Order: sequence, then C-alpha cells, then structure tokens
Amino acid sequence: MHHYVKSSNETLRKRGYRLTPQRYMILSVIQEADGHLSVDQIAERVQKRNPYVSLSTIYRTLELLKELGLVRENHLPGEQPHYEVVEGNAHHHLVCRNCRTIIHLDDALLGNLPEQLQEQYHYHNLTLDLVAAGYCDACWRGMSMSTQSLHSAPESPETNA
Amino acid sequence: MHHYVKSSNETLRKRGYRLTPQRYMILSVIQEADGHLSVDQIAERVQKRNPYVSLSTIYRTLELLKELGLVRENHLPGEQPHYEVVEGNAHHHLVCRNCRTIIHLDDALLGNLPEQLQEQYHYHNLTLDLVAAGYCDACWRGMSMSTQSLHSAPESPETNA
DNA sequence: TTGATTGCAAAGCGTTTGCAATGAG
DNA sequence: CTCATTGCAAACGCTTTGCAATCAA
Repeated sequence: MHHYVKSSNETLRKRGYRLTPQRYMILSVIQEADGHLSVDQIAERVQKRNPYVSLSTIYRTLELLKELGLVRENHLPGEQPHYEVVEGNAHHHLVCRNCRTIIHLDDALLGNLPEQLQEQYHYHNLTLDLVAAGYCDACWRGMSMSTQSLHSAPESPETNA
Repeated sequence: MHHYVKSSNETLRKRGYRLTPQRYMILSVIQEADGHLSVDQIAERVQKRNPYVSLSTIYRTLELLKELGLVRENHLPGEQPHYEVVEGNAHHHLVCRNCRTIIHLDDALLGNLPEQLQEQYHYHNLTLDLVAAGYCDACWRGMSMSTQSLHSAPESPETNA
C-alpha cells in the first residue's frame, strides 16, 4: 500500500471511519493520477476495477476526503470540479482558455504570501490557490489576428468589425 | 450613465449587440454592487426594478458580458459563481471557510508574477486569480480547541476522539 | 424586412438525499 | 447487536435550450 493511502487510512480511523474497498479504490485512483480528475474520470477508473461502485458513493467519499483534508477540490472556470491528492506543494494552475491544457505551478511561486496575509488579516490555517488563465502559445498562434484582438484589453482601439 | 455602462455600450455595439433595457439593468446592478453578486442576487435586484425580466435573460446576458470581457465570473469553493465588473485591480479574494466573509485583495499583491509566468511559459493575455481560504479571527476564536485541531495540518498527532 | 433579443416552459445535468440492505467490529 | 457504509432511485437546484413573440435598425 502506498504511503499516501496508508496514512489516509490512519486519518480515517482516527475519526472513526473505515477504509472500505470503495474508499480504497477511490483514494488509489486519485493518488495514481498524474493530474486532477473529475468525478466522471474517477468513476470511470474506479468502475474499471469494480463496476458495482455507485456514483453516490463516489460523491460521498470525495466529500469525506475533502473534510479530512486528504484531497483538494478545485474549480477552474468553465469546468467541473477536479480532485487531487493533498501532498507535496504543487497546487497552482496555469490553464489555456482554448485547449484547456493545465500546467501545475509550484507553491513556492508565492513566497511567504500566505504568512503575510495571515498576519495582516488575522486569518488562520490559510491556504492559497492561484489560477492563471490565458492562451498557450500554440493556441495563440492558431488564432487569427482579429480573433486575438477580441481577447486583448478592451480599452485599446483595436481592429473591430 | 456611468462611465462603465457607457463603455460597455460601446463594446457591445462594436460587436453588433445592443444595450437593451434588460442588459442595462443587469450591468447597472453589477456595477453598483460593492462586491460580488450571485445570479440570484442579480436577479433579485434587477427584478426589483422590473419584475418581468426573466432568469434566462440574466443567464444569457452574463454569458455575453463574460465573453466581451465586461464582467468576471469567479467560483469560490463551495459557492455558486459570483460576478463582478472588470475594472480597477482588486480581484483577489480572502474568504473565511466558516462565515464566508469575503475580503478583496489588491492585484498589486502579486507583483510582476503575471509577466513572469507569461514569459516563462509563453502564455498570452494571462490573468491571475488568487483565492485565499482560512478562518477569520472571530470564527477561529469561536471554535473549540479540538475543532481547531481538526482543521490543522493532518500530519501532527493532535487530540483525537 | 431582417436579425437580434426576450420570456416561457421544458429539458438537461451534476449532485444530493431517503431508505432499506449490507457489512464490520 | 450496533452503527457505519453502500446502492438504488427519486428528488433537487442551477443552468441551458427550443421556440414563438417582440423589438430595433
């Protein structure tokens, strides 16, 4: 059993929950994924292992794992929520508005901003989540000049119809 | 007419759209709000001015205004999407996980990070959105010690049942 | 006239929930 | 036994859509 799943088991049991086969499969699937998975993707992969896991169990499990701080949920604009393991420190995102490719950014990018904000506003257990959205180079090159201008700052008097 | 609504009108017309009474009301309501509004809040305020504006019009208008870059949509975790005008530079958020109070943070907080990322990854028209979530001081003080520990780092062997 | 825009009602879709059955300690 | 957990199906809530009527250029 991977360290992550093992320590998840401990966290569950400490609170009086059990690591059922369903929960084990869901945790494994999320842990083994390189990136983020939507509910549908999780369901698909879990059901490949056992077709009799119901969607409601998956929703309920994700809800529980979120509460326990074992998985993180994130909503990129225009997308369904995605889930990832809470481990390491790469949880910021750079997404292409066109092809929706997602690049993970390192947490260190923000320096000591969490601490700064925590002090300044007297907040506790602060977590920061950065979403950067734009057009990747490939998509940008594929767009016509006039289409590009539609996505530029609205202020400037660009080429318009 | 406020400058914002006026320039929105221009943006609309440039693309062959009209500033209808419905769109005018919706733009005004969003512009006059101090913070963000959910679809329901927008509907409520618009319908206070004219009860015969339908919800679908509001959805369609918000979709259009998003496309034109006149309003920004943001999804804070566990909430419905909210809408705000695209103006000025205060579009980051600090939210309390408990009472859901939202503090707006200045864009300058991130320094030249947008430019850095843009260069490093060759992305275009990058916009950054930071979401900081934690517990405000009031809520934190209101929580019991044991409840607080449930929200702390999962690693540490805290008081558990 | 022509094409944009709207309201209405229905459909769509992801998510949540009530409840009886199952399973582990 | 007792309580957590699950599957199923129904309910839910927000959002989208088809369509006919309306409105502005």
